[in-house]
Amino acid sequence: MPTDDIRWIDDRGRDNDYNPPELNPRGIIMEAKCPHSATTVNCNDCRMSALCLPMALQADEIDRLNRIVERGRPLQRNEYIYHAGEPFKSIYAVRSGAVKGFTVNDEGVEQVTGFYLPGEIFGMDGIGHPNHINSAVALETAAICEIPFSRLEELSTQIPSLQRHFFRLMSREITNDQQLITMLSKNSAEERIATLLTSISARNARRKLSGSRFRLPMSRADIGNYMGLTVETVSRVFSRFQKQDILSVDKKEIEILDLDRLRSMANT
Amino acid sequence: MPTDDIRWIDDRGRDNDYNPPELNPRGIIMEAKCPHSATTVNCNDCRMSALCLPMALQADEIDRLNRIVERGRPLQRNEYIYHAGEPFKSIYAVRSGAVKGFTVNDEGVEQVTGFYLPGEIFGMDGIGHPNHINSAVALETAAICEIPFSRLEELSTQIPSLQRHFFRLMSREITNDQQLITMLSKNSAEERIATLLTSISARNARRKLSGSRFRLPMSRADIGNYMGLTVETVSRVFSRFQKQDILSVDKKEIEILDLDRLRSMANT
DNA sequence: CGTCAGTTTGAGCGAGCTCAACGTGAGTGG
DNA sequence: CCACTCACGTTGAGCTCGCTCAAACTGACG
Repeated sequence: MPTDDIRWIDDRGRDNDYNPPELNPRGIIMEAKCPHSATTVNCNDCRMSALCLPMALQADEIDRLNRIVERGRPLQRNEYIYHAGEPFKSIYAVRSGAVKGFTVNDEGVEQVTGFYLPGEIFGMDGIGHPNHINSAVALETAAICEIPFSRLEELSTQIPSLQRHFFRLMSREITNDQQLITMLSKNSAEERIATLLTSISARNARRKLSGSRFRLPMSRADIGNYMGLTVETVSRVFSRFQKQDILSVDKKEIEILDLDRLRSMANT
Repeated sequence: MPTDDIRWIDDRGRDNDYNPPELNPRGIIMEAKCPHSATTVNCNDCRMSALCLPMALQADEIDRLNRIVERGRPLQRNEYIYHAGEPFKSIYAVRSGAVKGFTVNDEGVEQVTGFYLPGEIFGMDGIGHPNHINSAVALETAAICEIPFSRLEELSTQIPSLQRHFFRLMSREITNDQQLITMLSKNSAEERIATLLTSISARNARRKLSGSRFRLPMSRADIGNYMGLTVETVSRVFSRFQKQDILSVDKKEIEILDLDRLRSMANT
């Protein structure tokens, strides 16, 4: 089993020409290149097409997919994409920003089930059920593509490679979850954090962003929740990694100084 | 979210007429009713048809499914159904006995990913990959139906309800795994064991077997591995439950004396 | 300037782990 | 038939990692 095909590493990617959004001196995202723009984008010219559903498709098929995709306005931090209990209608793709998936149990305790970065698909939890099981919120300003599931299902029966790709996505979700299960039952706090960081690093690299310097879109609390740790433990592990010159941490800005060491801790 | 739709409780079930195998005085399973018999069974008269893939199908469709199902000889304890790394060709259904699914990581450490009882489908981990990610072994003498995936995929494009049912199965696998993840990151040893026992109880009840008296097909080590606990902790929890008159334990024979209490511990 | 959410750091505790010894029953070979 | 082995399970003693509780810090925002 390839060890780097773990939960958060989706090797759907091929090369693409994604570049970080350009900022003007005041840090405001410029209109023309805004990665959250809703109206100008379709699947054909989307920067994520090589990572997303279109990667399985031919030009004319992408066009058919494109016609069923709905693109809403950009979402702000903490806006919901869907709530648990809502009727399940669609699955979603992240075009920009970051999304957190989570469940809330009867006692109101939250469990983070995944973080989704650009080019990744989420919302598949609802497929087997009338309503969504999970909820999903934007962790930061985000552009999301909505793909009505019934129409995708229909299209799948017509485009076998889409059906196959979709089976593959769901299966990958299963094996990913199982690898998280392994981690939660066997790995130490340091191993868990190391695994999360190498994962995010690899996913960024796949989007042609830096794999060694990036901004974590989620809070320490979310990380801890996801990895089965308390906030305090997450914070302590970050501090320890910094003392050991593995990381340089400044709030959410992370620089990986020793990726090899991080990888070898993550490897289990 | 319905709290009893958890990992191991597959509510695929409708009523069926399953009864325990009849034993002659020496405990040898009688030929005519042997639940492991390979040759005499097809999907139409299989006792598990109401729990298994056929539940989504009409009579003529079951017939078409039946024609692609392969039934081998019964497997003995510890025999593999498939090994990790083998080419992925089929998914499987348990007709009788019990199966353990697990991964082995680079260091040779095993992680149990699931237990499968009669009427349940396994092997879906391989779908997105050329080779199997997990391995699967029989925990006791077991009869297994093999369903070649490429033919099932083909049949799915022709029978929409089968495609939908199959999506549903995979999605359920995802939400089930996510509930296990929640348990592993938040629940105590007692809560975990309570959850496992109520699950097996419910699954037995669905097969019209006793939900209060049953034999665990797996070892303490397997339970511990699956639940992220050591053997010693599992054993101690069983002892504690027995002292509290929640269970009566005799090796693998379990009698649940206070299902309500067990359920309330499992509820999280 | 105060407030508030998020983060960091310290001190102490406890659930579950490790290590070790012993018990039990099924299988095997003499 | 017994003696032996071996896998599996139980129980005890002590330790440790991560949790809990508490306090203080930081930066964003009104």
